[in-house]
Amino acid sequence: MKSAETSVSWQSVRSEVLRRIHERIWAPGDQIPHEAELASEFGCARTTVNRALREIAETGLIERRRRAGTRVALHPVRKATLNIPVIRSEIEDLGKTYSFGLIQREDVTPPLKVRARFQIAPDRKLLHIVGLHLADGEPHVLEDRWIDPVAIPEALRTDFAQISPNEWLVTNIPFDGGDISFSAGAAGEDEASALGCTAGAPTFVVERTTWNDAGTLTIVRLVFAPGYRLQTQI
Amino acid sequence: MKSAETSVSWQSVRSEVLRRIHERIWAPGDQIPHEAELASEFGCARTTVNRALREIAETGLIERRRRAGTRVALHPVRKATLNIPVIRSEIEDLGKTYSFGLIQREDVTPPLKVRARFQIAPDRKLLHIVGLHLADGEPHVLEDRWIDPVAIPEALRTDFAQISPNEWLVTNIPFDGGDISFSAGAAGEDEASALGCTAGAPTFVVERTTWNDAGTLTIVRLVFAPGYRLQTQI
DNA sequence: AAGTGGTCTAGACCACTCC
DNA sequence: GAGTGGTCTAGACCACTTA
Repeated sequence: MKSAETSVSWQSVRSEVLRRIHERIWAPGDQIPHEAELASEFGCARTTVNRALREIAETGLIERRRRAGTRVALHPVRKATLNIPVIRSEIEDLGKTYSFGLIQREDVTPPLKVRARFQIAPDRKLLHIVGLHLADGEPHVLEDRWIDPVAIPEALRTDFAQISPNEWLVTNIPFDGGDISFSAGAAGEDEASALGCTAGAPTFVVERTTWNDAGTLTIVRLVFAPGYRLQTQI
Repeated sequence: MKSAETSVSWQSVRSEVLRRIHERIWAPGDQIPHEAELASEFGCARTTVNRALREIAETGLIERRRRAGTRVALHPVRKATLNIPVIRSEIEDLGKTYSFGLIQREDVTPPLKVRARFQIAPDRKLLHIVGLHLADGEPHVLEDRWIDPVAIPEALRTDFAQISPNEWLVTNIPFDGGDISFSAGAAGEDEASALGCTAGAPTFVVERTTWNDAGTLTIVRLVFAPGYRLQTQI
């Protein structure tokens, strides 16, 4: 008989619960024992079980509801976490030399499509910036961005030939949230020319809208050179 | 003087910390007060502060290290969570009718490229399945999958005309991890024919490798019909 | 009405890492 | 060596949901 127990970690509880799910001891759709019961079984505090189950729930493998208990998900929605770094860091982390070339900067009335996403008056002007991020001198991604100068007046005084809008915004402008979408596009003529590919080549496109409590701050379209790949793990 | 305090939630601590970061009270690179100090300031337990800071750290906005304390990240790597549902659910959630058509099923020696990712002997055969997922009868995504029948013998007895490999695997085969990559491709002739688009049209491509402790279970290439968009929020 | 998860507290010990 | 985050405990109350 042991005289003392080492305490049980929440990770070990998580492992054991995952094992039981994987081995179908608890099958999809099943309700699993409640926290107090598991705590008693594992010989730990309920807090520890709670932490373990909360972590599993975040991956989508189990679903928890008060009073209804915890169930193994029928159709687990896997969750993958994407890291969205500053483009400079992304390139430098590959061991390549980063550079940025400003292609265009103008203060204009935006096209309807852009205006709609900012929800601004028809005559308002926005800052429109186009630039190319390069890795070892090779085109990596084309950044086409609109900034609301009312929301971000400092942008008007910033020299985007020295620092890309991407990096400047991430470093200097806090925001509350944003939408991101990923899609595939065909390089237009301008894009192909900037990216050094043929027109119509498949490009990976990221579109992002960023806001804070005052409204939309900026929208950006990032067109990656053919061959780009976004990777992550589950 | 108040006679009683309502207790402080970890969410409120998180909000206040985020506010201070957004308003540059704590600037990027700065070290913020340690947990005990914040707990004392906010009038809550250290556990509560810990929970709040842990959640923020998971978004990448602050970095924490024992002994070194907590710092506001210089180049916050934003983290976006992608939901990766079963294709059937994804389509049904759009209010469309789901169907699946099996195009090919064979038990063959895989090409070198595939074999390398399974790390199997040169003469081993794998199950190769190709099928099309449709939404309201329109091609949605082409699934091209390889399954190791040694790791998943049940696959040999499964009728993939009745249930797509995607759904069957998610529902029946537990796994420990996987890689996912997202890229843009140009539809090949077979793909174009299956997806009902022109050859060369830009397609969104998801490639996934899934394993458990015994090795690689399955790899899949999902080619989405032109126009597909993967969305999430930050 | 009652069962279950969500969270807070106060205290404790430990692990890691920087000085 | 010492400071800081990481975690565990035991107990408590609350919020939500379903029977």
